Amino acid sequence: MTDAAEVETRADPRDGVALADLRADARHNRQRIIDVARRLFAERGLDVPMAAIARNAGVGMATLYRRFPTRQDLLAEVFAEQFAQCEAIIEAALADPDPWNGLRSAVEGLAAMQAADHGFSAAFIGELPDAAIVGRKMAEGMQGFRQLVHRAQAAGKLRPDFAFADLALILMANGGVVGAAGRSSDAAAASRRLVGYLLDAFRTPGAPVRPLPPPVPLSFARAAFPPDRL
Amino acid sequence: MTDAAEVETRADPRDGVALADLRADARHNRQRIIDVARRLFAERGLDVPMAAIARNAGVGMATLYRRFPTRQDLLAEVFAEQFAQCEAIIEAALADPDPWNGLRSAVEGLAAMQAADHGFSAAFIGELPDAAIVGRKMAEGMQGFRQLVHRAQAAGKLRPDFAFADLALILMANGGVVGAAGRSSDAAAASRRLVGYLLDAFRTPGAPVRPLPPPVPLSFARAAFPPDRL
DNA sequence: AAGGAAACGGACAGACCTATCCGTTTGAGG
DNA sequence: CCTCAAACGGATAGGTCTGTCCGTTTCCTT
Repeated sequence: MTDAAEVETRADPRDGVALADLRADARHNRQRIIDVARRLFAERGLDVPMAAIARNAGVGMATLYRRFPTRQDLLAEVFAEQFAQCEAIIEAALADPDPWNGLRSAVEGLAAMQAADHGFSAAFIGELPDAAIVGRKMAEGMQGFRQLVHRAQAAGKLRPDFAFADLALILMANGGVVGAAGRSSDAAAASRRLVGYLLDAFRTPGAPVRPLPPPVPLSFARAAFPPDRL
Repeated sequence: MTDAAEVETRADPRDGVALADLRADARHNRQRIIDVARRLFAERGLDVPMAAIARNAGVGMATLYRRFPTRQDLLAEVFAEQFAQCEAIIEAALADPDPWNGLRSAVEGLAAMQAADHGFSAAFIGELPDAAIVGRKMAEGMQGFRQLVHRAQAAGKLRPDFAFADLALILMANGGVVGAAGRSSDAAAASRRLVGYLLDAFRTPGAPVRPLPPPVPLSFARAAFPPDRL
C-alpha cells in the first residue's frame, strides 16, 4: 500500500525523485516554470530560449535544467494537459449518438485546439512525437478516432475512401494554416474555413451540409510574419 | 541607346553594378552560388548556414556577402525562377478553354510545385513576400488567379462562396503538409491527396468528379523528422 | 607586359543559445 | 535552535550563425 501510494506521486518514471518528495520551494518553482513556459510557448513559438523561461519564472538556469534536463522534457510536461484535452474531445465525439456529427465535432475540436495554441500546434507536429508519454497518449487517441471513422462510414455519412490516416493530413494542413497565420486572431478564422472545406469534401451526399465559415483576407499571411520573427 | 542597353543589363536596380559589368570570374562565381543555394535550400530547408553555401560553391564568405548583402537577396534570386514558373502555370490555366479544368490544373500545378521544392514552399510562405521583385510577380499571378476564379464561377462549376483569398488558404494548408512530410517522397503523395479533397470541396455538383489520390500511411510525419533535424 | 581596380578567401568579432559548474542560501527534521 | 542535504542563482564554457575586415590574388585595360 505504501508502495502504491509512493508510485502514484511520480508523474513520470524518469524523474529521479517523486514530486511529493521535493522540498516545498522546489515544488513551487517547478510549477511556476511550467506555467511560464506554457505562456511563452503559446505567445512566441517553440523556440523561445530557455533563459527567457527561467528569467520570467524568476528562477536561475540551474533550477530550470535541474527539473527538466532537456528541452523536450519541459515540452512534454507543458503539453501533457493539451494532449489530455485531445483525448477528451475524441471521447466526447464517441459519445455522440450521431456518428457523422461525432466525427465532425472531433475534427473541428482538434483543429480548433491547434489554432488556439501556436506552440502546441508546432510541438504536436514537430518535436513531441518522440516523447514517450505523448506517444502513448497519441496511440490511444488514434484508436478512438479510428472508431469514429468506422462508425461514420458504416452509417453512410463519411465517404468510403476516407482513410484513417487522413487524420494526419488534416492536422498537418491545419497546422500549416495556423502556422502561417501566426498568432493573430486570423489563425482561428482561417482554420475554421479550411476545416469547413475539408468536412464538406469528406461527407457523402447523405450527410448534412453546413454553411462555410467566412473567408479570411488574403493579406493575413503578411501580417503573420512581422519583420522580427522568422 | 547606350543608355537603354546598359539599363537592360541590370537584373535588379538594387545591384550596385550591372551584371554585364562584373568581371568574368565574378559573374561565374555568382552563378555558382545561386545554383548551390538552390540545391541546398531544396535539400536542407531554408535555414542552411551561409557558410555552407559558400563552402559548397567553393567561394569565401566575403564573395557570397558581396553579391548578396542579405539572406533575403539570395533567396529572392534563387526563387525568381520558381516564381516565373508559377506565372507560367497560371497563364497555361487561363489558356484552357474549360474554366473549371483551368482552375483545377492551376491549383494542382501550384501545389505540386510546393511539394517538389521544400525550400521554395517555406520561402513562399515565410520570408519571400517581403522581397520587392517577388511582391510584384505575386501580384501579377494573383490577378491571373482572380480571373480563373471568376470564369469558373461564371460557368457554374466553382462554388459561389469560394473566395479569391482562399488561394492563400490552399497554399498554406499544402505548405503544412509538405513541410511536415519533409523531403521524403511522401510529401508529393500527401499533397496530391489534400488537393484532391479540396478540389472536391470547391466544385459544384455540375463539375466533373475525379478519383481521389491514394492515402498516405499515417506514420509519414514521424519519418519526416529524423532526430537531427528540428 | 604591367599597373591598378576588382574580386577573392579566410580569419575574426559579435550575438545567441544550450548546458554545466560551483559557491551560497534555504527549508525541514532532529 | 541547529544542522546539513537540498535547492538555488549567476557566471561561464562551448557551440552555432551572421556579417565584416584586410592582406593577397586575379582579371582587364592600355
